[in-house]
Amino acid sequence: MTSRRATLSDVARLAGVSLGSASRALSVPEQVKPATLESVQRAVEQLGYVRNGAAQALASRRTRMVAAIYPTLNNPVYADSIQYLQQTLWDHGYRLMIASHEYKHVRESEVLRGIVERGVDGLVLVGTDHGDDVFDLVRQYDIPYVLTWSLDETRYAHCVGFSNYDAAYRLARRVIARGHRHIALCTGVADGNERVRARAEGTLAAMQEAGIAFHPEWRVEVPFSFEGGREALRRLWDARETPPGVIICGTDLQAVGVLDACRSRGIAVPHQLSVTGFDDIELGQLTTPPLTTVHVPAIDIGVRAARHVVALIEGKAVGAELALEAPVIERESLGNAPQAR
Amino acid sequence: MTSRRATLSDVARLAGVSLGSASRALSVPEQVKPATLESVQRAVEQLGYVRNGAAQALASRRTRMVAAIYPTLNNPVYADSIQYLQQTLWDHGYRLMIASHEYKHVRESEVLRGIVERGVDGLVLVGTDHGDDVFDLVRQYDIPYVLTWSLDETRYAHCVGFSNYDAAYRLARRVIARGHRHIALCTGVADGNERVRARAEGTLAAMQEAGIAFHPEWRVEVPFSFEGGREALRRLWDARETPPGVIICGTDLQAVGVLDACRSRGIAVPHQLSVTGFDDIELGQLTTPPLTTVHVPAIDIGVRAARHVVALIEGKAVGAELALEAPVIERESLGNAPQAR
DNA sequence: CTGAAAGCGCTAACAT
DNA sequence: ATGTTAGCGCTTTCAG
Repeated sequence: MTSRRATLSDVARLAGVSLGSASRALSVPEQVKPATLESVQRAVEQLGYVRNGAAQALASRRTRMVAAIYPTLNNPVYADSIQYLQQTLWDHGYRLMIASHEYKHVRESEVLRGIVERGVDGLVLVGTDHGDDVFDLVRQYDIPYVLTWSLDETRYAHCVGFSNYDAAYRLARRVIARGHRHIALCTGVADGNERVRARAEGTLAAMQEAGIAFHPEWRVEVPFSFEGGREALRRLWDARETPPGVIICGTDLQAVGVLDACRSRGIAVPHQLSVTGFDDIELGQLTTPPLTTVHVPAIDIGVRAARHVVALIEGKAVGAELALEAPVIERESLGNAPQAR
Repeated sequence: MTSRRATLSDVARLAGVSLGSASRALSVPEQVKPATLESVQRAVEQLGYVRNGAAQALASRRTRMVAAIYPTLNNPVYADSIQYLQQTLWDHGYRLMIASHEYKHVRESEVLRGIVERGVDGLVLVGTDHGDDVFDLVRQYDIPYVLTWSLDETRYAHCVGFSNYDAAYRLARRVIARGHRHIALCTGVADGNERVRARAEGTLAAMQEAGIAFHPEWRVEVPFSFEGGREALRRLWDARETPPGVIICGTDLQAVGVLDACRSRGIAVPHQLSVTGFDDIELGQLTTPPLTTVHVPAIDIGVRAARHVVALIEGKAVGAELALEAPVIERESLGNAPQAR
């Protein structure tokens, strides 16, 4: 009963036109006579015709698909970005193929290989730090790509992002202005992740500028999750005779974990300990106390990256770099430094 | 310099075998002589050959892609599910094409049409309530699909989900057992969303069973977001002379919004007002107080739905329905009913 | 086990 | 503006 899926030539025959005209009626309707267009449309409707994407892709060498590889899909800051990336791509006639690499370097190139094999017209990646094999592959197959979340110092690539270094620097200045000198850092795996590195460097730069010494043991590397944040607090607070006055976290997820751990062990934030994050996920407004953080324009990155990659695919001129704002958002989790101990 | 992308016949020529053998060496290696296999592999490597997915799809009529349409991609409970759906599909050799409909009925069929056009081997949808055009299209094109999050009473379709009705009923019983009789409902748009309907019905059934009257004005319909929850509290609390003793929310996002609004206006939870959610997003454990909710097995749904749709695609036998558990998780946001007023 | 050859359904010259 | 036709790169009979 599932009669063979109708093809374009079925449509052409029914409409009484040639295959070529039928094809044109669907893809460049302004190039056919209204009468032709109409009869084709009628035939399409009558047959319930749906284009065969594989055939179209094979013949035209364009798949109308864009792939995006994110570290994870369920970090809220990425989820927001993906949501808008997808919508914007769709509005431009592109579908989104999505994948994640779980912060694993090798996984990213495997995943990319699978994607290239399937065929995509463009690619969106998070960050600028990728394996050589990643860049080799996209260059070999000449796939337009845009890097997001960071700006690329080398200016080789198209980027839609912001300066993580600068944002972290500005945040640290605000922290220091509150009198803090006992500053701890909660970061994550830095390998293959220039955002982590840039944020830490920006923080350290502000400290150095203020003449504040940094003790390496006041830097912990934990997963980018609530649990990671809890672990960070355990390691930074419990095991020290001089506790830090503030913990600067690389991501909001970690910062919220730190806040949660503070609550469960009765540490008063910000009186005993200040906490800052980075990302500005919505949840950071709902914690007790609300979280001081850096606003990462995740939604904007999604929208702009989509437009940018589409422009590249369609050969439109675009600047190589789109630098967005990432303002510091000061809320109650950052307070004045506890009195000198 | 970007020399033409190598094709299979380039590989075959270099390996000194026929096109057919080269193809077989890649897709059914056990059907070729080891020597043949090896020389093909060498040629592949030497040329940096990558399969052309469009050609493969056209010839084999399989795209090795699965599409999923979710209401939104950034609700944490969906984001978790997507993350695991994607990973599991990938492990089975399928890519994920993702889209969202923003709870808009018509959008879902548009989106599906675009997906079918691009070609996918299988489909994952959230919920059982979809437009006729949705079902028509997947049946016409004979695309295996699995419905998630709910169980389908009609048993027509393949489902991976749980009984929303039953879970809501069990939760409501727990609420009632705490002495609550002034019960308000915070729901969302029910059109095209059987989850919302089932949850509300399950709640009302428990109330009715306990002989508790329900006042229609104690049911508000707000967006599935923090802000929706805040709005619900405004409408249910401020405008009433007899405030409710508990607000049962259809989703955790709303419940967290309610909690936030309670905090900002000094309503003590659970002493003055109890609040419950539904989803068990991780953040529900971090609120003050932690949220009573229903655990929705989002991750499991992702994994199982992926396996299920792959099984359907590959013609393996599978039961039509996979019913998962959705236990009530009682935390401090649910307390005893305030003393009779 | 391998080679030859016929498409898969569409696009994009090219010619009219 | 429309018809004709040659592929796009691969899979899959079918012989051998």
